[in-house]
Amino acid sequence: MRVLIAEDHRRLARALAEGLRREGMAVDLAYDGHDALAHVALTRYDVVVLDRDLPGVHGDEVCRTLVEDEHGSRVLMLTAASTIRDRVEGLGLGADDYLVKPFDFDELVARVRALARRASPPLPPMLTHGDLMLDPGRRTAHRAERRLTLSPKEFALLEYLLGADGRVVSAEELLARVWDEAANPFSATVKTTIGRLRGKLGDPPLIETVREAGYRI
Amino acid sequence: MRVLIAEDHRRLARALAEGLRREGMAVDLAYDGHDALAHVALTRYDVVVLDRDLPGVHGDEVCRTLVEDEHGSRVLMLTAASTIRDRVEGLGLGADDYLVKPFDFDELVARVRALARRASPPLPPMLTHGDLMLDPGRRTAHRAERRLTLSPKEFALLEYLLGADGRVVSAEELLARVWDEAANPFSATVKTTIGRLRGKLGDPPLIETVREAGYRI
DNA sequence: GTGCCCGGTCACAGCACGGTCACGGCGGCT
DNA sequence: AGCCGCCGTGACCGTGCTGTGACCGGGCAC
Repeated sequence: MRVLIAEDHRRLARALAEGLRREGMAVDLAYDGHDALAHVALTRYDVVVLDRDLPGVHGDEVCRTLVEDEHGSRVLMLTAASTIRDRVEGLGLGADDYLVKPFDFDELVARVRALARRASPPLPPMLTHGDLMLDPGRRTAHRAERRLTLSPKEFALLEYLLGADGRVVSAEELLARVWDEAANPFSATVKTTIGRLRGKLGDPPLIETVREAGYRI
Repeated sequence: MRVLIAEDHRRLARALAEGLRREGMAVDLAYDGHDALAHVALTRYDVVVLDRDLPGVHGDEVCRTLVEDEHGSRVLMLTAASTIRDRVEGLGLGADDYLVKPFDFDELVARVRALARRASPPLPPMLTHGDLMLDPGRRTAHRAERRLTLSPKEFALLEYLLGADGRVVSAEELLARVWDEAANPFSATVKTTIGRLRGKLGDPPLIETVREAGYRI
């Protein structure tokens, strides 16, 4: 179970991390809003424990990003204030639970566990190759931090190639699996799509062609 | 990637089909058990999304048929009930995954993709001889950690020689198996290709020639 | 020694394979 | 309706593989 703690009070953050780790969770730390966003862009967390008063980017903003980008993480908001209004606002932003400082550590653990249980079932793992990263669940692809906008066919093709993990994949196999049996085997469909994909992937080239045999990543 | 959706609620079925098609998959529909069986008898699907409560022939029955007849399809069961017992029963029938209604559409897509990926063909084994290593799946060849770039014919020839495993292979046999029947038996094709291959393999020599008989590795 | 035969080497030319491009249809979105 | 983006299609082009024949060299038999 992966947890991110976004909290600028380092002593508190480290104490929480330590405690959650002893509970068997994998914990990452972020000390400000930018850091938090950077973390969630790279890793999928089951639960994000999010201090609302976060320097850099405000906790509300981080929360909105998490919800809008459909990261699938559950958010547990921490706040110093305790008014009903805060509570309502927090939940309105899409947070899944709310905890007011000071809180009891055991309660935090219990709530994180509860959220994790509710967390969406594990999405298929990321596919990566070098500086290329592809998230089949969210249908996003990045090359060296740069976001790629791929069409559905391009994405499916790249996903299949990545899944083949270096094996050479013939044009027939691609036609059968990325397209379907009805596809015209004599047309230039595959090579055109490969060409377009290569263009979007940029340099250095990732997809190599093996003459007479097919393509390989 | 071919997917069959067997689901009697037509609106839901069509919505799913539409969504999966936008993900680049080829989708067929079946609205009852008989229909589902007729489809799988005609076409090989990578994944079958199967409602358990199917009119005509029950989903369990369809699932059993799929598994017993070894269609090679992965089955994703849909069900209205949510007890652990249902889950166990479904998986016990040979379903590969299980989803409880109501479900999140993205999750369905993610799971269908995950299942389809598990259906990729297995890798053929490596061929090695001394410090020479050849990977038919990746179409790569190495000599003592040094990567060789072989042309298709050279690769096929080396692959055949390696597969013969020390046996002496005549030029006629090579012509018949690496080339085809139409190849001209009086031309210098084989010896030229052998020569080029030897050049790329480097020292010490690996391919020896047996006078009047052929070549051996 | 000499001639013959088998296999290696080389340069060359044809061509098949893969890359690129422009076009057009289709479907979605505003 | 009109625009836009995705995607299949066919034409064209460059490149490097590959078949081919000529030539060479060495070993063996006589």
